Amino acid sequence: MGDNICLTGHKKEIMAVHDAMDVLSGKWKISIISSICYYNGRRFSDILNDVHGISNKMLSKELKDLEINKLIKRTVFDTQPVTVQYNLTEYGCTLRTIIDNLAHWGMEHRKAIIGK
Amino acid sequence: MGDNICLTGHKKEIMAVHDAMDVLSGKWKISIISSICYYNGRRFSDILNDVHGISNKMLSKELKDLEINKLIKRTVFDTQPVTVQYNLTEYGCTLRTIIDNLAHWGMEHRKAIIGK
DNA sequence: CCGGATCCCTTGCGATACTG
DNA sequence: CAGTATCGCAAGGGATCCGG
Repeated sequence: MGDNICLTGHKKEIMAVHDAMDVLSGKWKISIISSICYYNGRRFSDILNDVHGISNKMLSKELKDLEINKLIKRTVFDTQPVTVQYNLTEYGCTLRTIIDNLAHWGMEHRKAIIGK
Repeated sequence: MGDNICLTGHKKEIMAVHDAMDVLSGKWKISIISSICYYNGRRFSDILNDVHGISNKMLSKELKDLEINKLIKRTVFDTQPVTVQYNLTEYGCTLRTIIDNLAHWGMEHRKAIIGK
């Protein structure tokens, strides 16, 4: 019974995680964000290279999603041929901590896998 | 070529993020982990309730994946009927920071959405 | 260089029903 | 309660070609 009061409290956090994942889930989104984030602005073809295995179609679609959610912004430079740059918005930058943690965890994880 | 040295540095982090997502991606995994994490041990049907929208089939499958990756452990209690509890392994607990960050970001994100 | 359009196969995943 | 089995659609996502 005391328990249930506690339960209610946790639901809130679980839902919050769920909300976050609503925007971030998808096979590629977080990798894409990390590419843009670490390079502090990045072009389409560069991201295509950074994110191993992604197709241009998927990249195009995921970038659009992220733009709609105001996490990144798209800037077109009128060169010949056109170049396009993607940057994190201020809002997108608030993900930095999460990205860093994931990168850190990913490195440790890799060690754990190899070491075993 | 000078470029590439710089690139290499960032590639490492991007790959690390990718490695992390290898284990964590999927529509439900992170939500499941957060449920188990916040309750410090959780049963099948409880997770089914916590994670809004998941089906028993998917939950079963995702739990199996997480177990294979040593992030959670499964304990069967020989009651009538059987009860099963899922807990984070020590290794799984290293995700705590990430979960907390996501929960925090999710709450802010919700505010941002509603506020707009 | 950036990305849209099309084709087509594969997978995710929900619904439902069933077992120990 | 804690799953497994089967069905079947819809979405995911790769390959390729094309236009600005």
